[in-house]
Amino acid sequence: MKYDHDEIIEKATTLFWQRGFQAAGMRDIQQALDMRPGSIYARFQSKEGLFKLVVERYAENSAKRLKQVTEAESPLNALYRFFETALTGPDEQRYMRQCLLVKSIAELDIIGDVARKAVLDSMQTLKAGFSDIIEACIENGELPAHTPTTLAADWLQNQFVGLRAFALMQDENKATIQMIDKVMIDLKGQWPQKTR
Amino acid sequence: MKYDHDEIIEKATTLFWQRGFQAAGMRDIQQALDMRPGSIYARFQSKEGLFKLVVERYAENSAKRLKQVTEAESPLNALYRFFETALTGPDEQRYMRQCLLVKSIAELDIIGDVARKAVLDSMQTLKAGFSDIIEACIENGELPAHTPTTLAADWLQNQFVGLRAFALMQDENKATIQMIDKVMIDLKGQWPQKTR
DNA sequence: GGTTTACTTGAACGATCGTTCAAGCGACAA
DNA sequence: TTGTCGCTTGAACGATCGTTCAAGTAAACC
Repeated sequence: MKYDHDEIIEKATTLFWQRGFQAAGMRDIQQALDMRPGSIYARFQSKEGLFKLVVERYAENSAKRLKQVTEAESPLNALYRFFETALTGPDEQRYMRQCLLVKSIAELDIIGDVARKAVLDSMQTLKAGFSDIIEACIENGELPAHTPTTLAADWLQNQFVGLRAFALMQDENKATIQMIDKVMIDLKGQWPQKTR
Repeated sequence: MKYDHDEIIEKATTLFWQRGFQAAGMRDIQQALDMRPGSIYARFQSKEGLFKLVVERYAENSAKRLKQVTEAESPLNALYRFFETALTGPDEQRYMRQCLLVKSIAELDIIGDVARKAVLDSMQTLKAGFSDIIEACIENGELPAHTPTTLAADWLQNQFVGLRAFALMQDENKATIQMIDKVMIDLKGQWPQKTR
């Protein structure tokens, strides 16, 4: 084993994150990983197989970070900081503002059945993470008890998705910060009735 | 001129909307337009040139629809219906739930300089449209006068972007409708201070 | 020591990509 | 009638795509 497994996944993650599944060619991958095609295929079977592992690892890490938010002293403040760090990184890491999963959703038709399932499952995982955060905030008295948990979780994930596309287009962080502030206000605000 | 110009753009729009710029191959385009490569290149110079026209036409139409919202008797209600129709179309038109422009943002690095400019300019146009709607709502007394117009316009566009990605993943419209309801609530809600 | 197994190499494959080009078409101007 | 121009055709180009494969290496197991 010449190449470390974790390192490979990490480098592949960076590439897919920057370029997307389709645009990241096998020759880009070969260069980024410093591996020859045979090695890659012997380990991962296909480009899609590698991508699947990348997505799963990415989702794991994201879930871990969301879990840290729920376990913070103030989950609500931790949530704010989570948004902030995810959306306002330095310019050379601009690609990170876009969520790898969200980016992949735009390519769902192309990436193949196996990877598609991995992406959609990961989205579910993240949604569960957001749901846990809401509950933690309620338990901590930072959100009203009557907050509709699953609805708010959907909404929160939705805000996250929108903001990542928004932040990608912004040149300065001020506008993004204001959007995050608005999210925190609305999170404590009213919610629509379940039946209409 | 064997082929009608508007018809070509229309068919090309459908294809790019469904598949994206990258995934829509020239041979797909040739089939969708029932044209041979030479004809396409004689008219549009390149795949990117065709895409640019598609984006501009799409932005025009979108701007028109936003203008209709501002001119409605109740801009706020019209805004609601705009969201609703854009996000909850029938399943065979599911691809339309995703905004062509938003979809293209994910491909910004790939689509070339000319088309990139067209996409970004179009986003600005749409933002201006949302801004006009906010102002119309204020004038009509449907939103408080102190609503920060440009901030709210950014926010509204942002909600639209997030919702289009959200609606794309939903199997039934109920969840989407609830999200739109939440948008309408938050639109009338508090806004963050401009300076912090 | 011999065999197996997982990994690595790099040339090469067939398919597909966006694009070009010689040739021809019909409409309009001189 | 001749020339020009925009549009059309379809074969073909070179580049790039994801993938395969014969051959080789090194550690692990019997």
